[in-house]
Amino acid sequence: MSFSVATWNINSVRLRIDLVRRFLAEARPDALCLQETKCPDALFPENAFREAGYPFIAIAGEKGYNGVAIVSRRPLSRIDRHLFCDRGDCRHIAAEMPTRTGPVMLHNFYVPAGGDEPDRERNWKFGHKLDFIEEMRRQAARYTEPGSILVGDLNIAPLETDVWSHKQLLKVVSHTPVETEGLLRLQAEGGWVDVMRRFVPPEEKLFTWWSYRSPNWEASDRGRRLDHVWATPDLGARAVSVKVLKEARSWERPSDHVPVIAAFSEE
DNA sequence: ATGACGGATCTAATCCGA
Repeated sequence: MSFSVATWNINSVRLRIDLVRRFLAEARPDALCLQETKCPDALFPENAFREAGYPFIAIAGEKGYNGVAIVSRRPLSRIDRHLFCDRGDCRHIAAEMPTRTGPVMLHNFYVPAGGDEPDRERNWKFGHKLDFIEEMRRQAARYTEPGSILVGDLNIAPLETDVWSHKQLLKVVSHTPVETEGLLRLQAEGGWVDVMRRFVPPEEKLFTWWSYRSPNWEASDRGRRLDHVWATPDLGARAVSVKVLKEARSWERPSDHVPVIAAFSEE
């Protein structure tokens, strides 16, 4: 017996609700964490999720931008939102889900993209991103109680093999040293297990995002690993599989991110 | 060589993503 958790930056949950339906029908994760829903709570397509067998829903959405959601086949409790950088944008939601080995706390994050220029003096968005990561690190105690899973679009590709060209991306937002070092520090200090890298060794390239701007994205394969699944050590030791659903990037009118599904033993 | 695209919005031109 195992339970599974998926994460997917959907880039508009309403526009792509049919893709979400397809994914849920095929992958059947116990919980799906969505980012960039771009949907106010009152307009969230709850019926579609209920019909798909995901009646337990936690949402934090706003009009046009950002937005996170957790939909689940299992009851959700202790639903909680944390605000970052004294802003009201919707970039975090948490909920507890039961498993046979005890409750699991899911934290779903959408870290700011950070804009174009990797310089906080000239680009406030980059400063916002660094401050967000720093606030996650400072508040680690809120996320790292045993039985926790942290997923989401962290918008940073920390390892050299998390991008198509380490050298060419060192000055590109998402892979600059100040970002990758910040994220790895947060990961190390929190004692997090990088669950994806337990199954795909760090020597191998691994991506979850391919730009819309590349017409031949599959052939050129200039991707990045921006989406992550982390677990506290107790759950990290229970991880049994990870799948990056690359084929979803070829679906009709796709998101530029693909789903990641992680399964954990609950024996 | 990142941006050649794509989404949302005060439906038209602009902001945003990464």
